[in-house]
Amino acid sequence: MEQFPLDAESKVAERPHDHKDELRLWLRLFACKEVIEGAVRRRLRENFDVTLPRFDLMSQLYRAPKAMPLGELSQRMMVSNGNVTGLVDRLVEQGLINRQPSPKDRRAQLVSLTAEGRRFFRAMARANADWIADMLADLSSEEIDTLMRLLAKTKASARKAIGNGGPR
Amino acid sequence: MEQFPLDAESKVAERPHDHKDELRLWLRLFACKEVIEGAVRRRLRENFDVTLPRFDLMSQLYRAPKAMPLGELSQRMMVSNGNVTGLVDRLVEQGLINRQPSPKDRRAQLVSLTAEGRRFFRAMARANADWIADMLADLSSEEIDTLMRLLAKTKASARKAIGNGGPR
DNA sequence: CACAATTACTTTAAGCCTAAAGCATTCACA
DNA sequence: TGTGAATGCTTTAGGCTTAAAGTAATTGTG
Repeated sequence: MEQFPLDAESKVAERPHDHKDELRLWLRLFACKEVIEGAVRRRLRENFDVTLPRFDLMSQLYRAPKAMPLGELSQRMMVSNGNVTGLVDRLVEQGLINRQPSPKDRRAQLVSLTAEGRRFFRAMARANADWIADMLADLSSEEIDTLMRLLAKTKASARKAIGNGGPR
Repeated sequence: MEQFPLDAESKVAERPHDHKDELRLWLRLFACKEVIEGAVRRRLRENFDVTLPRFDLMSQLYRAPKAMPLGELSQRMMVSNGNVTGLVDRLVEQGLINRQPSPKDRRAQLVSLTAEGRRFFRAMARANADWIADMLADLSSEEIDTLMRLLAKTKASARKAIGNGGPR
């Protein structure tokens, strides 16, 4: 109960560097993400023989109106350029995406989904949405809203502390 | 505006498998974790020249009353045995942990922090708690409580859907 | 135009991670 | 007691990831 200043004072005095609650929140957030992500990875592998990074890459291409240079892909996925090079290599080899030289810039490569890649991605995305909805089924829509809001605030707080303005 | 049944009906009719809110929540949870984890990894590397998995392993040993067999370590860290073998190799090489044959079982290896490992871990843990508290500073304690509760519920819901009873 | 800086991408070295196979050792039990 | 199953760990093959260095093409500027 908030109305006793002495409580708050003694709390601070007793535990000047107590960050337990924040630490516990971080650990719980992490654990929560581990459970869901682990299930998603396993199911993508078992049902589609695909990894999460490849799914993520295909997802970026699926949502894009045009073929995309590798640099833009690595920015959107928030991973390094070298990482994308390897992922693209493997997806091309699987026949799920195309790699073509850019007509404008001889340094650049444009990538896009093949017809099979689009079909395949649609099936995976549908299944993925079902899995997630299933895993979050016990949350009411109010709880989902509250979580959305508080997680947005959490992310903003962290970004501010890190000195990272935003996604840009 | 919620009061027009026709809207809701047509919405459902048009998009019978709409899981957008759940999907958005999952993506936000993931993004939130990425921001915090990225900062933690970078700072561990810059300030202590240590990776998150090594920090995590040392953390398990620090909290344990006794030297621990590798199998228990891999269970607690929720990673594979082979993974722990490599991490232990590297930490032994750094002089941060000890590896000794188990007196009871000639198959088993017991690991524990060295004196230097304990000192080093304490310094890292203090810094880590400060970083986390700093990143979550804009959340009130009520918001932290709410998040703790809703994330617990989220994890429980996911576990139930996966068919994973709990941490045990 | 020349050429320095920048940009787009690839390569390399090192670490993390898993599943699956392999090697001892220990256990259970006939 | 002998032996097949289980256990504890390591090894292997393959994929993801990064930072840093390298290559080729483009751009900006004098």
